[in-house]
Amino acid sequence: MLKLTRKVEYALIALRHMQDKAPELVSSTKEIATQYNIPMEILAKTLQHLAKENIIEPINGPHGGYRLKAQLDNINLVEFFERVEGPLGLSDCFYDSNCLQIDYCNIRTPIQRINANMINMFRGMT
Amino acid sequence: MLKLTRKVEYALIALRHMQDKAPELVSSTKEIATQYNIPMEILAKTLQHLAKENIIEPINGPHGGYRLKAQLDNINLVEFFERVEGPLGLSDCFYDSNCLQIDYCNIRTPIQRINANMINMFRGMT
DNA sequence: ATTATATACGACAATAGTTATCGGATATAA
DNA sequence: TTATATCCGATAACTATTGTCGTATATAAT
Repeated sequence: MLKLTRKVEYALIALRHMQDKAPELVSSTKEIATQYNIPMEILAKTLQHLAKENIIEPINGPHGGYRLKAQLDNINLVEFFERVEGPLGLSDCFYDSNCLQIDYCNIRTPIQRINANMINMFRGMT
Repeated sequence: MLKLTRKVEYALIALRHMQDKAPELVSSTKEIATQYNIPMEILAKTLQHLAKENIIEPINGPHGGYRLKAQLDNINLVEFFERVEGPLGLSDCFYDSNCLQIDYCNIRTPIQRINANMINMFRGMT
């Protein structure tokens, strides 16, 4: 419960890796996958996704790879999580009301409060 | 990602339900299950678990059920989550170091910081 | 004693979400 | 032309969560 997915972890690893280089240098999927022991195909998809989100920039062809495009300091954790994994929330009922309990639920309001606190906290971190 | 499990939700619903009654009154599994549309067998297990954790007290036999045993205000959310679901953390690597990345991981420390913030936040809520 | 109603609990089945693999396409530097 | 890279849909495997079943035990009421 309350775990990050590997996809998010791989994305964070890759971004941090790029951030540790000079901004114009590129990092290939293979390079990152081998260095951090990540299955290459999965990392590839994750990076493609980050590219679509305009967080990194792809360079095709030999000696290609990716480099940072966005200023990472400007992306808070809520935004990042949602761009990688979709909507964020302790319960689905905040953005999708397909729940058997919803009509009688006695914990909706309290959980919403807890949820708001969590979101706020993540929003404060980049 | 970052969702509560149903088990936790069911537990919270049940506890809240009991809290809304006079403390000496009992609530049966069936009563709660029907009122909130929860599969009875699952709720039964959840309540048995809460009883083992000394959070509620079981009353056997006809007209039996459960009633609150612990003072809920004294149980913070971290404690509660862990008593229902086991160890809490954004990554497993904080309490179980079986991870392919662990030797080269470049995000362990930052995630640990984020994790600490989250835990602290939940610890402040009852 | 018997019956009805409740909890207790292990074993197992179904489901859903996550994680990983496969096959083939396109881009480009050398 | 070749080698190396990204791109991307389809699908398979895995895992954790969620739900079911069968049976045992406790106890109040009749």
